[in-house]
Amino acid sequence: MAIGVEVDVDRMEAPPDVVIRRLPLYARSLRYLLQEGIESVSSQELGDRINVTAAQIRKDLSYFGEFGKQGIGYDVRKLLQQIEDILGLSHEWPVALVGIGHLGAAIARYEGFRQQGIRIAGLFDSNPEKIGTMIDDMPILSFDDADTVIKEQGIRLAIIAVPAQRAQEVADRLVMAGVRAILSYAPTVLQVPDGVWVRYIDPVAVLHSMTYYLARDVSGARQNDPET
Amino acid sequence: MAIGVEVDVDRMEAPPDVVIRRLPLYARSLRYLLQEGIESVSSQELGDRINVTAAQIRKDLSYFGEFGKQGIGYDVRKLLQQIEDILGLSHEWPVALVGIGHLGAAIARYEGFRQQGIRIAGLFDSNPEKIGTMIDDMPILSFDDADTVIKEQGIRLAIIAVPAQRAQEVADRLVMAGVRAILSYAPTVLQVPDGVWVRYIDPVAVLHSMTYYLARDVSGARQNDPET
DNA sequence: TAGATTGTTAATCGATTAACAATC
DNA sequence: TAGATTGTTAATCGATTAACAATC
Repeated sequence: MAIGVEVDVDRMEAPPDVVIRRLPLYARSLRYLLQEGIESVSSQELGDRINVTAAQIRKDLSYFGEFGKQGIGYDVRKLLQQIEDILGLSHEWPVALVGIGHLGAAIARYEGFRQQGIRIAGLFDSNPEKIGTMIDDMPILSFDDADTVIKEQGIRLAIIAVPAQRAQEVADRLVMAGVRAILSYAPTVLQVPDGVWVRYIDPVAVLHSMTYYLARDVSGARQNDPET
Repeated sequence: MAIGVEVDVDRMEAPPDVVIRRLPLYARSLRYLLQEGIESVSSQELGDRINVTAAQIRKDLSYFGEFGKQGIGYDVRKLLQQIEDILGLSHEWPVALVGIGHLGAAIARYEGFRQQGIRIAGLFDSNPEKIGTMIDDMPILSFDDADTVIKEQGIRLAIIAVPAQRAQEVADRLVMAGVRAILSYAPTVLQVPDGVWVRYIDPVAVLHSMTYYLARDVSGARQNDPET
């Protein structure tokens, strides 16, 4: 160890994924606070709203910097801005949506995406009867054209709402085209190469995990965890 | 400590919630195996399919008993049956669905519920123009009647697909009527009394947690965790 | 029998919480 | 100033993994 030379790299530890998954919840709660005209909030107050401890919020934020003022708390507007920056929400993300059945159509029409930095940039299906028809003002395109559209628009995010048995094949083609993150509504675990993120929306599994407790009438701690 | 008296209660530890949330994934994978005609599986093979380690599967199952045979693995049919029993899926669960917009209607039509022990027992909305109309063969009822229907049918599970600003009020009334577990699609954290389970389906939050990595081009470990 | 795989224990790893000096 | 609340450290808690004796 070289004397007098402080090489304490102080390697900035990467935030755990569980922290990254909480940030959007913080951001959303801050948006609601702002709508209510509340401009300042303590970690305690924020935590009470989303059932998270104050310590956890402070610890989570500490991975990214110092955002509050002792004795005061956080400036809601500023903290929201900073979390959105961290999450990459300072610009819009174009998303490919594959599978325009009942669910896919509902997703396409959902207002909540556009407002939050997610822009549905293309609807794709393989059913010839659907191709060419419109959902609101967006045409349903052939999934065969997805590759081209994804490349042209530099799309890196996709939502899959196809039946389970088609999901893997769809994922493979999306990844080939350049997609690097997939939100899948299909009830099957996808196999993807390193460097591709996959997350799942799985209402049946969630319901089944609650029937476990209902069947036993168990009351417990993790009953209202915003992360689940 | 009384000598010679072994009061080692060996208190059966309650399985952690994270384990309960994995059981439905195991069950589903076993169903697929069965469809493929595979009758026997090792923890390793099962784990490979759903990106979970073999050790974790064995450890998880050990909370509930011994289901395998050394040197052989698990009987797919038997293990599935046992996990379904554990999850309370040996009978159907009637579910109240509140909020029949685009999303609610898609949920109502989803075939995957019925097949998996979830029976949509009532559709509720507050919009007079919708009340009385049909989704497939089910009438949309007034949310004012939810209390009666829930009590009459002994419904303890509900799905909320209403706008965020109405979700808390809907949850309050459902809980009053007897609901003890809620799956909420509304982008807001619900406050419920002890003894009530709440879980969330939150595609915007999930997408936002992935844009974090896309914005950085980070490749990492937790990229394809079936639990997320 | 030899090979495979379980169930379980102990070790490791990681996340949450508690506590408090710093400071607004 | 006194009171409040942050950011951070250390302690605690909990979950995952590795390893292996038991045994099919």
